[in-house]
Amino acid sequence: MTTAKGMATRARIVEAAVDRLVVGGVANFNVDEVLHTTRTSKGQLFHYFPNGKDELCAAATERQVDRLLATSRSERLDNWQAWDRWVDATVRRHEQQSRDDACQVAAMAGRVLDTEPGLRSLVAQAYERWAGQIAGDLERMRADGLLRADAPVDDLASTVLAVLQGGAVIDKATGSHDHLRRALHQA
Amino acid sequence: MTTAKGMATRARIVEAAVDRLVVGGVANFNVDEVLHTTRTSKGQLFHYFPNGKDELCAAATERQVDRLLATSRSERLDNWQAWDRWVDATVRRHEQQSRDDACQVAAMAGRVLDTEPGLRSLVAQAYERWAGQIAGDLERMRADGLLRADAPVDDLASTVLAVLQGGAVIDKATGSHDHLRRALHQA
DNA sequence: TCAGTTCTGGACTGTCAAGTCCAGAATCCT
DNA sequence: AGGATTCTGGACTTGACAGTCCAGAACTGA
Repeated sequence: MTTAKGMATRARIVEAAVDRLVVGGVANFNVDEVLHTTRTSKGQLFHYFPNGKDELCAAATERQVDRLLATSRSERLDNWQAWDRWVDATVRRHEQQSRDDACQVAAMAGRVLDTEPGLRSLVAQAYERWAGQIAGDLERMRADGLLRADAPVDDLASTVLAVLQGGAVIDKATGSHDHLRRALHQA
Repeated sequence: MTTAKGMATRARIVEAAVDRLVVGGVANFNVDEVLHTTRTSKGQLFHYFPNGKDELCAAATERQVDRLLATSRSERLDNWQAWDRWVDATVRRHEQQSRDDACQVAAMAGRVLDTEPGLRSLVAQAYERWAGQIAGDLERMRADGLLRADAPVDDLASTVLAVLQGGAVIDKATGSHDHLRRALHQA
């Protein structure tokens, strides 16, 4: 049984945890920092998350996955113009945030995957759903005759996703990689 | 001035460090463990690496990058049969090592990138060289007429690399993803 | 051989972060 | 109002791990 105030506090903590998690991953994630930025205390942390750090991380990951899927669902990539726009936007976003975690899913994935298997399945689920979305869009394009009738929609979706993730990783080490995504268009 | 014995000890430490680093990344990397598995002591670590952990990590990363580039250079992917074989081998390798770090570069990258910018540039260099190798192979294929004359070799190389990296990340969360690489072949 | 150098072991210190505990404030319910 | 419940703050304990220090063993070269 928790009051409205309690819920709010809990939410504040989770929110701050997501931020820290996206930036530094589980490894560089420290509870005190979250507590400090939210101006809460140890007591509260363990009040809302009896299992401490682990439980908080799980909650934060879940929250983040939900958030990401919600935003990615907002775009409909069912025609070439939309794709072009999306590619441009993505590349631009990557350029802006330059070194720092252009793709948040990739960021999460790379960092979370080393730890709890529980979190791992959350991330897996996110990928599957995302791939499903893309495949759905491509399916529609095929129905509209924008794609060859024998186009392997699922494979293409996987490829898009992989390029996106891989590109994010490589970007992080190198510089800009527009060509990565341009190469996709020939599929 | 170091003796042969000293060199050997140093090498042993670096070698063990690479193993730990590949498995757990800088974050989960702990010096005592390396010392224990190599049956060496604090004294030796700081004898050979006056700057401690950081210096050891740098040395280990460098070592690993060298190793990886050396092995990847051994394969010549300049015809479709070779590609097919390579894809099969890669997928099989991923399946075997299943959850555990199929692609070691990806593993390194994901984990090392969060830390020292010095290490980052090492990884970047590894990527660039690798991409260069692939592009070279493709170039040869184009010259042999196996690829269309107007094929954007560099873009393709980047794509292959990105798919490989992204696939590794996604694999780690999910299951097998053969189609990823198969989709590549249509380029 | 033996003085000088390099190598090795391990006890010790300092720091940082996770988790515990409990007293007191705020809030809820009747 | 007032007892029960929930929320909050922060001191304290514990543990892990990086890094220090130095004594003594092993090796080198003359």
